[in-house]
Amino acid sequence: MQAEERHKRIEEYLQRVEFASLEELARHVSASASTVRRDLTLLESCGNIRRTHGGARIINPRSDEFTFSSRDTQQLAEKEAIGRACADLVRVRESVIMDAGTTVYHAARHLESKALQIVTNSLPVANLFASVQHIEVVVTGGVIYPRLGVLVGPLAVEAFAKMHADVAVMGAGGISVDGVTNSHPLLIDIQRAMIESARRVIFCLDHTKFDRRSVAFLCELDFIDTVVTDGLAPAEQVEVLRARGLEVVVAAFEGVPGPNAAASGSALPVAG
Amino acid sequence: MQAEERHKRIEEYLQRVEFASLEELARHVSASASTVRRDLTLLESCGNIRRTHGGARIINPRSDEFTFSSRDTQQLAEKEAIGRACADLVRVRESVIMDAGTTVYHAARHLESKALQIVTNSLPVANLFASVQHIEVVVTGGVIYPRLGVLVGPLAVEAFAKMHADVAVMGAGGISVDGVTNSHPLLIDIQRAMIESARRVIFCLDHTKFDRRSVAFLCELDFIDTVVTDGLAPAEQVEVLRARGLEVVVAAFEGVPGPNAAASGSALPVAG
DNA sequence: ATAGATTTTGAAATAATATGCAATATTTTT
DNA sequence: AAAAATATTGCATATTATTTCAAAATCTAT
Repeated sequence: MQAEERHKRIEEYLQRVEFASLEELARHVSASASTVRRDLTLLESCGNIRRTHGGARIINPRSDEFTFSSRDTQQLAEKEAIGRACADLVRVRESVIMDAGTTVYHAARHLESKALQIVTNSLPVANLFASVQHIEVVVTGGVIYPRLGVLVGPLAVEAFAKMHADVAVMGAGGISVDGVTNSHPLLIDIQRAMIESARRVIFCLDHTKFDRRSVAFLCELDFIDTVVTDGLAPAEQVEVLRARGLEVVVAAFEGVPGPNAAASGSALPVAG
Repeated sequence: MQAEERHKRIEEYLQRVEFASLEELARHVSASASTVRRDLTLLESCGNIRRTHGGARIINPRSDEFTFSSRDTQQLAEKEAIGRACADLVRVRESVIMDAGTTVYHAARHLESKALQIVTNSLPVANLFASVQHIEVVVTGGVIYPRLGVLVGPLAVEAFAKMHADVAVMGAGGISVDGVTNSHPLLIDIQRAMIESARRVIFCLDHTKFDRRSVAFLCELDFIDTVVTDGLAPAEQVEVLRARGLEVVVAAFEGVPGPNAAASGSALPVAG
């Protein structure tokens, strides 16, 4: 067997079992313990695997949380900043519709301290608030979409159709002059229902989402009141959105103050 | 077993039970007390765990989980046994309504390996199955009832009213000749809807629930097909239920084989 | 193709680490 | 304060890593 093939099989195996002893791995790839050890030191340096006494483990296991959390490392600082800025746009005692997705989740984390009524189809968001006394959480029904922990299907759409909320905090796969798009067509119906039901619509979009189009079209820019993004968002794109009448909040984070931190909406009270 | 795996299992276990004795932990990871002690000092330095006399406890009661888990130490062995026995009564490919509550939660844990369709208003149960590929989970809508992580209110009732399922796995606060009762009046409407929607109704009730009446009346015994309980259930109470035509499964656990393990339904295929 | 160079592999010897046991010290309970 | 339960420490043993080296495999240049 080739070295590369061995490496692949070792990683796959660990992906499945999370922990494995040297002996186990050696048998699995039919190589000697020495070879596997060498493979492991190599794989460890790639970062996906960690050597342990007597074997190895996967570094980032299929967690009991949602795949969700593993994606969460992407643009973490940015998402945190966006989350904080977005939370500032929500006032106490408002009713808030919260979309699924990691960026929105970060916004949710910053809302914990406020007394609010939350409506969501995201299990991570629901779990987050489940034990917070001063927040009432309404969970829409639906079928769990495994990787994301979102509730989808007619139950969810109907639930939002029946609701009315002050704000909707949304996420998406991309934004451009043509509008907002998302990668999961299943979610589109639900997100539309969310937008319809909210008086004010806020989109949380990190800088990687700008001028990008995902597979499924969600809505025109007109439906959006506010976009919250981070300091790395391309300035000209931000200006395009502002020219279209959207409020754009650029959240500063860790030394990246945002090209127009002072000029931006950060000083404005809230959308109006 | 590798050290790392042991550490993870110790943390997981503590996550579930909140506190565990040294002996308990040693048995659980099949290592000596010394080793577990060393593991605990190490885990303590990571901050997630605190050593105590005679064992260890979780430092951060996983606030994103539910209060739920703290109650879980009560009759843990019994509930585990009941859960296992109850899971045996559910066949592959059936649709299963799952109630909230710790005992039902344990039953859910034993269902993970089967291909099923689950309908539930319990967030812990939903989370449990969220990442399991071969199980489709339908979550009813509703408002989160904080301490328990249950979805309550009209959304939940309506969702169940619209459903039909093969089995309902239920929990309750007490059972007596007069019927089943529960401690949370809010849940009664929902539980009735669950029972109505299921072809077969199974109640999971540990021995402390026998001949007890909680504040809210749920239903007569006639609505129940099967009761799953543990070996410490009072024999005469079990007989009363059997005389009323209910199937009673007495689950054996750790040295308590149940007064009538052989005579009980454990040999029967399933309710009919 | 073949000889030589390079890399990879497996196996030994040696070093490091983890484990379990027992003796001693500490804390908790009565 | 004494007794019971639990912790800590030190040590022998067992397990696992690392290093080293020779054989096998792969590659390269003629």
